[in-house]
Amino acid sequence: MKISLEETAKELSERNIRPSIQRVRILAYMKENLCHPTVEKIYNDLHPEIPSLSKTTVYNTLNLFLAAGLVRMLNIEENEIRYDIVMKTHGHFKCESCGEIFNFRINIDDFPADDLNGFTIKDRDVYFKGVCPKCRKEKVKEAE
Amino acid sequence: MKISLEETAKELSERNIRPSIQRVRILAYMKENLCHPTVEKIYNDLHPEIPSLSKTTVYNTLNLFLAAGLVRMLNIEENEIRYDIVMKTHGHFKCESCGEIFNFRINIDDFPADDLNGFTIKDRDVYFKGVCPKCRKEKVKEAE
DNA sequence: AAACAAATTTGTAATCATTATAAATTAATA
DNA sequence: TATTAATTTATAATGATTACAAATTTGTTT
Ligand SMILES: [Mn+2]
Ligand SMILES: [Mn+2]
Ligand SMILES: [Zn+2]
Ligand SMILES: [Zn+2]
Repeated sequence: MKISLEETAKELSERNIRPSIQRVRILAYMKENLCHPTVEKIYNDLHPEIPSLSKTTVYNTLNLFLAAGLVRMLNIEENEIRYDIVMKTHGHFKCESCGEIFNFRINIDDFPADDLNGFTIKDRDVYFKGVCPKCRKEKVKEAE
Repeated sequence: MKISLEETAKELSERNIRPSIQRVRILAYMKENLCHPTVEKIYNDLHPEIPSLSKTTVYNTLNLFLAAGLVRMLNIEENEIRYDIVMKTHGHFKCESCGEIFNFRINIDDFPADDLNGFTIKDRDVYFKGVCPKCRKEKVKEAE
């Protein structure tokens, strides 16, 4: 899906974030790529379009978006952070075989967590790990 | 709580893991310290007792325990891994103010995740973040 | 027990994601 | 236009984790 850069710039302005070329393009990129990209992937994909782009800018911008509540951080990988622009609460499943990260609907807000009476809950993350259907089928084939 | 080293050694033997001094002490440490310690903390706490201990050994041993299903990995911090010897499914709450990580009971296995039909789920992690009751009270005081 | 082989531990170096820093560039203001 | 503030950029530093090979310990065979 192609996202309007003007719309995206306006969205940033409304949040009092100055809409620089880099910020607008990174935000638009996040809206077009819902695959939970890493900083590395964002940088590699945008670098051809914005030759001057620095990886530091991608880091800075993501941290800025994070503080502004525009993106959420996924700590599902051991070594690197992924980002998600879908802010509505949902779960993430990581396939240990192909590495893909799937979204799934889950009513985590309704969860009874009686042990947390008196706690202020700001973020809820649900991470599942295992094998996706496609990889499972391939494994069955291999076993034959 | 003081954990028997003989019992711990036997437990390792039963899993075909040779019970070296380092492994036994690290496993006993995990049973005595349910605070989700990092490699750094485990090393710092055990180093006085085992002067020859290397941090590499702590890393190797935790990875060994992980593969053997003796401990679980917590990815609740952005930069470093924590370990938990309590294998029964439960949630983790991290206080953004004091950094403490609390356990809470949650029936995650019963969760309806219809989007995951056909997926093989091996691990379920639930991470909540916010402010613990103690820190919340302190903040109220500060505001006065 | 001595000799040999395998497993484990250890110290050091390498890797790699992220952050710190300061100069360079761009945008806003006077 | 001159001045100032914000942003971007390149480079260096940080820090957790892993790779590696030598040293040590443990187990097995003569
Ligand atoms: Mn998502
Ligand atoms: Mn726990
Ligand atoms: Zn897969
Ligand atoms: Zn707290």
